Amino acid sequence: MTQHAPRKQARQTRSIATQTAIIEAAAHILEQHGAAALTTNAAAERAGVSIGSLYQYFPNKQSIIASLLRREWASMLDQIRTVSQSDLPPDEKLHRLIAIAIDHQFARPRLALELEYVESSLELSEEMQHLASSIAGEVRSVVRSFDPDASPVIAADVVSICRVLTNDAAMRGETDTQAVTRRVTRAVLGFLTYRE
Amino acid sequence: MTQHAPRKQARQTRSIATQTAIIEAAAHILEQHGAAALTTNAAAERAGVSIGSLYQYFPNKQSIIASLLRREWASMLDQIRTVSQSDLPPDEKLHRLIAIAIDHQFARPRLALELEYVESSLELSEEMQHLASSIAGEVRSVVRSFDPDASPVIAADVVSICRVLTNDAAMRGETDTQAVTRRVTRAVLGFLTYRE
DNA sequence: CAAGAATGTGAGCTAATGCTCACTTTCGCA
DNA sequence: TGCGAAAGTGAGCATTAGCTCACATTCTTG
Repeated sequence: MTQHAPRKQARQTRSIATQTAIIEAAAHILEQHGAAALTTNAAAERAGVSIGSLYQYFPNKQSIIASLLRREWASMLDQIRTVSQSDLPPDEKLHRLIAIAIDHQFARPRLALELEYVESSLELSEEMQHLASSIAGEVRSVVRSFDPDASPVIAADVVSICRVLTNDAAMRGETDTQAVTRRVTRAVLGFLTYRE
Repeated sequence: MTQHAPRKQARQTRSIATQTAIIEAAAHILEQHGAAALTTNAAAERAGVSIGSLYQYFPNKQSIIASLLRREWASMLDQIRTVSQSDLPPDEKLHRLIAIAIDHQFARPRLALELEYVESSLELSEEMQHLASSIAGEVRSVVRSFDPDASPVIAADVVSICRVLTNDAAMRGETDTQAVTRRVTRAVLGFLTYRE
């Protein structure tokens, strides 16, 4: 039977490998050549697979990117939850959150950068929106534990501040994670503790 | 004579009007329909001009965007210089800089947003790089007048913080400029004055 | 007014890219 | 071992968008 929709489930290990190869190929292209170079044909070729196969696992290009994003977000949410649900003191929680963000960005800086760029041209599925708001919720709870008066907007601002500073550092080619951590911490704590 | 390169100079008022119309058309499309909708054909049509004419004034699509950016940056540099070269007290200078950034963003929020997005897929001409570094330089000088120990990176961070918070607010549809100004000020001053 | 310069036109070329589909190969199982 | 299902193939279609060029129109100047 000819399939017009992507196959629902990979049943043989072979097909799972193909799927993984395509996702990793997409990541590799983003990392090495940027968002403009990420075409479906390129991803298939890099994965060592035909375009036909690619479209058996992904209904369209967006869904490949979404898979990548889901992978990243899921891992972040996981780490953030661990911190958020711990009984560490609030300021230590904040520090850990910052560390998570920075580690994440510096693990594969270019990939993180391009992924963020590409994200804006993507309409998120319900599942992805749920993931995003879960992350936002956990961050909000950590920020609130630090400053009970903080509004949701403040928490969002903290995330944004964290993100740009880290992005900029990565883009500049900074490798001294310590220095970046110091600046981000200063920005976040400065923002949250500023009075008058 | 058929021109293969864009005409150097517009000599008749008619041609100047055409040029302006094209730039404003591009701005309008970015504002109303986003970066994806900004095609050269669309810009020409919206300007009430043929694509042929468009290509007599702009060698390629990038150059249209560059013109728009130059217009924005030049006006910003102008305002920033006025503040930077005044003899206001340092903290007042900082406040004015923040106000300039916010006013700029909120004058045409969507345009500013899309322009920033589109900017990343643009390699800047020498002239544009010069403009950018002039702006950076002025900001650095204001930040230094406020805190002589601030490194160039710190000044860049200030700009970035200012930018994201304002962007996010615009994207969220916030219209209360006062509230945004308050948060941005808090973030910037918090960052610059944070101790320990 | 003539003539050339300046300005304007738009059909259509080219290249890129997302994606389809008719078909082949490989796998697992009775 | 043979057969149906799963997995894989790739030429090529459809669309889109940047851009060209041979030509038409309008302006300006001596």
